[in-house]
Amino acid sequence: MAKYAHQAPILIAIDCIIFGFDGERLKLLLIQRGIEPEMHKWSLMGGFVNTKESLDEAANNILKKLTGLEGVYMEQLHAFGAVYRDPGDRIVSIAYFALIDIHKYEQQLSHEYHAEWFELDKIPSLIFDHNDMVDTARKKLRYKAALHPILFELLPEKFTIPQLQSLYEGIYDSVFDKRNFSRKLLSTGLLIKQKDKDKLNSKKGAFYYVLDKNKYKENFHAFLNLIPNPDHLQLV
Amino acid sequence: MAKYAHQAPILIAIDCIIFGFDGERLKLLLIQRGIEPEMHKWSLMGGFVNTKESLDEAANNILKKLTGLEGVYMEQLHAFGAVYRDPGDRIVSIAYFALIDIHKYEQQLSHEYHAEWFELDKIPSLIFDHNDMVDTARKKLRYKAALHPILFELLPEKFTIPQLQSLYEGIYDSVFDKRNFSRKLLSTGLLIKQKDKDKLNSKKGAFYYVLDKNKYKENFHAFLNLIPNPDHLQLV
DNA sequence: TCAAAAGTGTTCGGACTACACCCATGA
DNA sequence: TCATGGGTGTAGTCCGAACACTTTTGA
Repeated sequence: MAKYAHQAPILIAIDCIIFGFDGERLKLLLIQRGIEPEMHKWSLMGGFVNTKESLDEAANNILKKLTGLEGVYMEQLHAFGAVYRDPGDRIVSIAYFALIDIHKYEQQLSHEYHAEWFELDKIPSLIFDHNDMVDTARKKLRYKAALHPILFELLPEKFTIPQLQSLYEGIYDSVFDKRNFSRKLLSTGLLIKQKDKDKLNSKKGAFYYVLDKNKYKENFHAFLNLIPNPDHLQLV
Repeated sequence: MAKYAHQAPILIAIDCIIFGFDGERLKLLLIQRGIEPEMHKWSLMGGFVNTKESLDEAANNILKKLTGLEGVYMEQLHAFGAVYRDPGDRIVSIAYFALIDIHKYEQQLSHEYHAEWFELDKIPSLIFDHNDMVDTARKKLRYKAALHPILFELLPEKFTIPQLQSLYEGIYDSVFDKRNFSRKLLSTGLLIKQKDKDKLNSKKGAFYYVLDKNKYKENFHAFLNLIPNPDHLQLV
């Protein structure tokens, strides 16, 4: 701390907006704070950045502590730095959002942190500016998912097209034509049809698909037009 | 610093990637560092975040110190937090990028900071991870400008369509058909034709246009298709 | 009069949307 | 057999891309 010693230190925290999809609805993982201030109030999972870890490492460590998961999709969202966002100290928080397969998440950890999954329209009032963070993350997810095949990160290995469609419909709070939807998705060439069917949601059963991971990596940044009339949706 | 006193402090800096357009080429404003470490080396304009200002305020103040400009387009880019990005102390830097009308920028300030405008393909080696920051900002600009009419922020009040086209062509390092380009831009309804012409670049002269600011604000988030074949360009 | 840049229209193909019926199955 | 959700094809429209000639005027 030699050279810039006259600078007042500001603490740096990470907060994680963790999305999961249970096959029907998009959900958010929240915890009940175990420490003061704001003990017992709902909050995003977060923590401080250790001097010896980068921001990305810190975010991954925090996610792992809560979910047990590594190597999941995670992206830096925004740095939140209003002066009084934390009424106690001056803390800048770098928010990350993660998309996880809800089934891989380790249940037992949730008890330790008093974690629960919330549907997006039933999110309680959160501490500090965490509701703002969640809103920002939702907008970013809507925006990005309209252009890039990012939502596969939320799905299990095998999934059906009707599942995929209900995920998109939930995120955009709209209803899409299923013929157009499946044609569009299949035309990306990212999906590989399986021989077996999911029979939980219908008598006829829906074919499973898996992601073609090579094409997925190649095409991830291509602009797709996954959503009809994106202009008309409130994306930002 | 009462409640989280056990946390090691990390300093927070801001760095600004400042883009300007001189009518022909997109440029970047860099300064020559006046302080150690890395004295005299080229660098982005930056500074520390004061305890009493938000990140956005800090970024605006830094921009103003160098350019004299207020109220310009500025957006948070990314928080850079590798452990050894600054070989001295542990400093996390929040990068912002700004788009300014190069003509409004106050020349005299540049002397104070030894600032200079650099063409994008002639950027020198910068301190720390500043070259990474510039690359990230360029990609973000390409990405965003393909979908939103953001580049008007770089133009003076009155501009011509050929100027606009050369700006786009510079950013995407491509050549666009001028018939399609002007039709597309005019179809946004954002441009208001003036009666006078710019005669600096041609004998015939090109009509000036101004931005319809109301429509611009309304339509800013609409998805436009400003660039032909965005898939084929390296946008991310 | 010539060189240099501005301005403008049409045709074609591909992509998106709207729309309705049959299929498979478990109850 | 019937109710439920899965799966598929087509026609029309719109949008974007390709493409070439005329206009203006200063030198």
